[in-house]
Amino acid sequence: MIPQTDMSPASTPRVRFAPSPTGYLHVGGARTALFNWLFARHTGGTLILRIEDTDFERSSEEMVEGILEGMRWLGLNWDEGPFFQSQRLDLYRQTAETLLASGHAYPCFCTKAELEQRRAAQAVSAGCPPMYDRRCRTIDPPLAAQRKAAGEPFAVRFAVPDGRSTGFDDAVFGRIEFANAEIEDFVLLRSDGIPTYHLSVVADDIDMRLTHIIRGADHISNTPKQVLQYQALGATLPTFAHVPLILGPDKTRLSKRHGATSVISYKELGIVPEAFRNFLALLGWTPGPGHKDREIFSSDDLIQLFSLEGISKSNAVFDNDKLAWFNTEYIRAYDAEKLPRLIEEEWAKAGFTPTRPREEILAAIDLLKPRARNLKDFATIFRAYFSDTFDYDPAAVAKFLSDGAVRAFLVQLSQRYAAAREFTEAETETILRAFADESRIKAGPLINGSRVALTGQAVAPSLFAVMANLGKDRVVKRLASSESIKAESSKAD
RNA sequence: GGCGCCAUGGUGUAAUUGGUUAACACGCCGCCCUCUCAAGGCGGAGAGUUCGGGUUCGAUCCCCGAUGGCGCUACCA
Repeated sequence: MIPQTDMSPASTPRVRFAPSPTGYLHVGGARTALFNWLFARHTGGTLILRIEDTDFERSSEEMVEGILEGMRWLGLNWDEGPFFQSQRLDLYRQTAETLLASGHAYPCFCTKAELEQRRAAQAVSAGCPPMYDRRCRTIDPPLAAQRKAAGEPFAVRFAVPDGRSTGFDDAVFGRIEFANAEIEDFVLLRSDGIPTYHLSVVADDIDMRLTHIIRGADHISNTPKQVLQYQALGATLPTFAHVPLILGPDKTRLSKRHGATSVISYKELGIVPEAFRNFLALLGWTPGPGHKDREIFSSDDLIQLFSLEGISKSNAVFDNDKLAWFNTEYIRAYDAEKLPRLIEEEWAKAGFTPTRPREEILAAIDLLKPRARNLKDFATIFRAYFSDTFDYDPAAVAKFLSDGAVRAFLVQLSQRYAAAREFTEAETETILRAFADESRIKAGPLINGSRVALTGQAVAPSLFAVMANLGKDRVVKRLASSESIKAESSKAD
């Protein structure tokens, strides 16, 4: 079952991302996927997507779809697959047969209940590791055959060789070794004929001719079990590269407790995929010399610079603030081509279509993007720039429009603007300041009040730039209706 | 408990693979600009490299130990 007919040059790396669909694509998995993708693209190798769904209890189709969605959002395309382990059961059974036939594995008739009982007893008696006692390993083959024939259910266990130790050279951690005495005779095939992870990974990794296994460091302890199988099967060992884990702010393993851990939830938060990718790439990896002081890397940069050597050994803490920073950097760097496309999705989700001419919309986006923290801002706090139906932030109204006199002045001001010939940034400012002088009031309150009346927000770009963008008609109309703005009401116009 | 791995400011990482005033970014603090700030500009604090021993003329870097954190310890993956 080990295909030796590899037509492709041995030098072409083949890697895989092998999530198990027992949950959504979480950030740790996403980074593993990213590293595999970067490695494949950097080396011109092949990325395979394999769904490890041999745990029928916990796997589901929605989770598979969720994982694919996350991959697509991050722009991580794969070359082969997705393959489903649930559809490759024959391969695993045959591999188990091979191991059985060569004496590297044996049938185990112990029931799950018995094992649990013994484990509990062991735990009580001493602090020794609860390992399988190998009692079925010594059953005479004829007797075993007889029991099998009698229909007694059995699992297949790997016979871990005595003596020595088993190790491997990890591309990240270096040489790692385990004493064989510490490795238990693990189950390859459950009594229902379904393989365990230990068997299916190895059978597939060999069958798919993988050259590099890039995965989370939580698999380090499993690796010797896999190395043993490669040896028993006479297969050549791939290069293992274990990637340190991502921890939450409290330095415990990232989990739901830490809030958003699903990749898709970041999309929903208005994070742009490139920012997320950039952020993830720098979590546990650094580009080589000459790029130490750089933070922003395009996908092409990352692909070009990526190497296994740059992966660090220690766990990294997920820092939301830094992700937020990457996001603002990307948003403000996007050109008038890309950003609007992303924003349109947000508008669609928010359920409205901007009515203004395209050039004005682009100009507004340009004006706003230095202040945007995420894509959603364009559909929420920036809504007044794209729609005549928008909310007034109650706090902003309370702060700058609570004074009735100011409102009255704004209405008067609207008349000045109605008479304006030009509507440039400079001209709108001249008009306002002249009006303030004549009215013997300070420009500040007028400016702040206008801002709220025009945008519904206390925070915005320079007021006159906003006016120039909004245009005369809108400015006049919104200022004129200043009197009717109510803090608690939400709609204008 | 056993086994394995890791350890540089709050966070992510650097430091010609033993010689640096230990660097950069995020965050934080302050100041400036100003019509607002979640914008921009400028500056600052913050680690003597977890701790203790070695080796060395000299250790962030090499060795040993301790401590701490994380992972694994299933007929889960």
